[in-house]
Amino acid sequence: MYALVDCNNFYVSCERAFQPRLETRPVVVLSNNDGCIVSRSAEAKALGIPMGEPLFKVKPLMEQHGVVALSSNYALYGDMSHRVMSYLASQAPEVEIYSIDEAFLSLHGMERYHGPLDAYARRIRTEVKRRTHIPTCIGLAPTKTLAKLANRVAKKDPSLGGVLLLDSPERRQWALERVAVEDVWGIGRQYATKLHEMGITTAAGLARCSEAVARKHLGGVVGARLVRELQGYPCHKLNPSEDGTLARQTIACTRTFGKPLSQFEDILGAVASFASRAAEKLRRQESAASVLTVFLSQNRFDTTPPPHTRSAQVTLPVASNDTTELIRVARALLGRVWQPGTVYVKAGVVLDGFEKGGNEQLSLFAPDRHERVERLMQKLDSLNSRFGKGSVLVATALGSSTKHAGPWKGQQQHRTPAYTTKWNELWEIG
DNA sequence: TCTGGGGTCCTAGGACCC
DNA sequence: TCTGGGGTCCTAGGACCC
Repeated sequence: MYALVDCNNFYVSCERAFQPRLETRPVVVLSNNDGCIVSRSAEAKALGIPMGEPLFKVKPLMEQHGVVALSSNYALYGDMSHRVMSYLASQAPEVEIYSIDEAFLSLHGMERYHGPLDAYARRIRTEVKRRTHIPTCIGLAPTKTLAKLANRVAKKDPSLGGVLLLDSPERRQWALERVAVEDVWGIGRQYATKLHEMGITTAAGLARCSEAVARKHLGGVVGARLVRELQGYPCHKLNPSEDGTLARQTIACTRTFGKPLSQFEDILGAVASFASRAAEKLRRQESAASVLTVFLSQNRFDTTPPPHTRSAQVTLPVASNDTTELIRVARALLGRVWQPGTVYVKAGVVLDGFEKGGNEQLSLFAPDRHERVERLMQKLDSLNSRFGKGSVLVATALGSSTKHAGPWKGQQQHRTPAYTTKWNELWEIG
């Protein structure tokens, strides 16, 4: 049996954990640059504020109802996530951290130790709430897809008390009939449209599909597995996350600029900063990257069809996680995609082709340099973790401007303090 | 005026090899 | 000159997820 634990309105719940006065008010959290709505309290949902909506479109509605808008604060959310995940990891033999606010637990055979699994899930839910103030819902089922579905039903139906266990064909059928096909895990906009045209509108209808139909219309083997999972046959194994962290196969740092830019030096400031942050993430998971991509985008809302994003990629002879080297390579790639006189709104650095470990191979050729780089990077990471992200930056990452803030940096007008992670922003009690 | 930032997996097609 | 069946690796693009 799998359990899917999903935090309700996670970012809003994190903010509420430190600001009880938000508890009774409609609250939303905004994306980078305060651009879009990325998390909503139940009250905000009830007002009809859609997920992902640009702020400027719903601003009048929000002002009318006194909705509190907060800039996103990922240091806080990451730390709260870690607390939730650490507790969950202590409650099941295997945990897969699926996203910042969701985890799959493997509970196979756990009845022996904990009794009925729905009661156990209720205890977990209560304890997460007590420890972190984060509300959750839990779905339990024989497959991951059904656990997701059970979670969704639990979230929508308050009478279930936040937990739903699907342990019989009757309960499974009951749940399948209550979920619209577009709300099934793995059914997005394209597939939903196609299924509706075929007259399939519920999860139950999808579960009755033949394998051939699933293969033909839902992306081949992916669709076939999806339908099997709805029928109760597991096709997706749990991928345990070791020591509470998730090792990525790709690391990207991309950002829309605070304002459109065209000068090479300005954009280089952004790209160098992204490369630097990507390298930090890389070292945190003890990887080195052998493929680096830099891309530049023009405004996709300006013309139809949208202008192309130009990218350049290089495969390094030796995988690296050295900030200075990755910045050097990123700069060269930027030179290949940047065109004078073009206005850009967004850039990104993507790392790929990971190898375990770091820079060992470098040491074969230049042992001294390797050790120096390693020590420097460790120092950099520890300073940044002590004094807050971005305290120590490699010179290029500061950009050409003499001002501390590069011209690419965006707005965060509604940001709350990093209550749990920055020394100068610690929560004051009383 | 203002429109997020991450990720995953799969498939098809081309280049190249034996 | 024509004939064949495997393979691998890489890239681009599409669909999905939170």
